[in-house]
Amino acid sequence: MDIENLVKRKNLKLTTARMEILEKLLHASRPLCYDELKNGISMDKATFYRNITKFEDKMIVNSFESNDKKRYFELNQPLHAHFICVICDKIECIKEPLDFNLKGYSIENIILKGKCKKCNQI
Amino acid sequence: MDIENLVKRKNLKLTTARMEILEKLLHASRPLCYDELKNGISMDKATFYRNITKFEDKMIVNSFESNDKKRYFELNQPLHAHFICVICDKIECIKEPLDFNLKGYSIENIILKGKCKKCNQI
DNA sequence: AACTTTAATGCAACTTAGTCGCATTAAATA
DNA sequence: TATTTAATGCGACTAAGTTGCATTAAAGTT
Ligand SMILES: [Mn+2]
Ligand SMILES: [Mn+2]
Ligand SMILES: [Zn+2]
Ligand SMILES: [Zn+2]
Repeated sequence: MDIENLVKRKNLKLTTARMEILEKLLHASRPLCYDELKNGISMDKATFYRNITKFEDKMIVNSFESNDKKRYFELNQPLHAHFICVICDKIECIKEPLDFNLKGYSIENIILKGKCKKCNQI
Repeated sequence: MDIENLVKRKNLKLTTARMEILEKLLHASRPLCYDELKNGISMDKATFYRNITKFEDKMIVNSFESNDKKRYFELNQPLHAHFICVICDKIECIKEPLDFNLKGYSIENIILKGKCKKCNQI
């Protein structure tokens, strides 16, 4: 995936701040929050949130809130659920397709909370 | 359901603050946040949150976070999903049983976000 | 390459849901 | 009624996220 085109196609200026955020998200295997993303990137907190909000508006990124009251971000992908463990707070992307047949609704985000495989068998 | 017994069975003191919170939740048809619950009840914010946390520990109440970054509370009930509309912010309890077979996980909370029936057809 | 326009940035101040310490009060038990 | 212990109110605090504003940098134009 080409970050440069991703940004320009949406009529956003290509800044180093934006490159840094998207580069990190591209190489992540799970959603990340500001605290995790800020390490090694240089921009101000306000800049980060303004950019991430713009990414969400332009459908480049999506997010959800976790147990710790922080927002977690990932590059937009086909809809899949996120599992948040109430014991160890780990966040997992769930690959298995879960189909809810809720007629009339359109679903954009699925969050499941509970005990993950590891914590469940303790 | 008898609130008095609900509280005493969990070895909690029966205070008017606790009665008021639980009475309101008992008569609600959807989860409520502090702002909604505080109307007509007299206790301090700190007291409210300390009580609601205790109720959660004792499995009398469960909660989740909505779009507006507030926690929403309801009396503990058989597991069911909550749908949060990203357009109108309405929160609905989903009656339809959604069964997905995520082996190994135990699921305690299901949150779906998207467009509700009404907002979806606009 | 310099010039212009416009959007992006940094900084500091702010907002707000929720938390905490501590002195006071009320519930349970004897 | 007296004693114990948990619950309450109050004010100060925390921390994620937001906003206003002056400055800077990206993209387009000459
Ligand atoms: Mn994911
Ligand atoms: Mn419900
Ligand atoms: Zn876990
Ligand atoms: Zn709606």
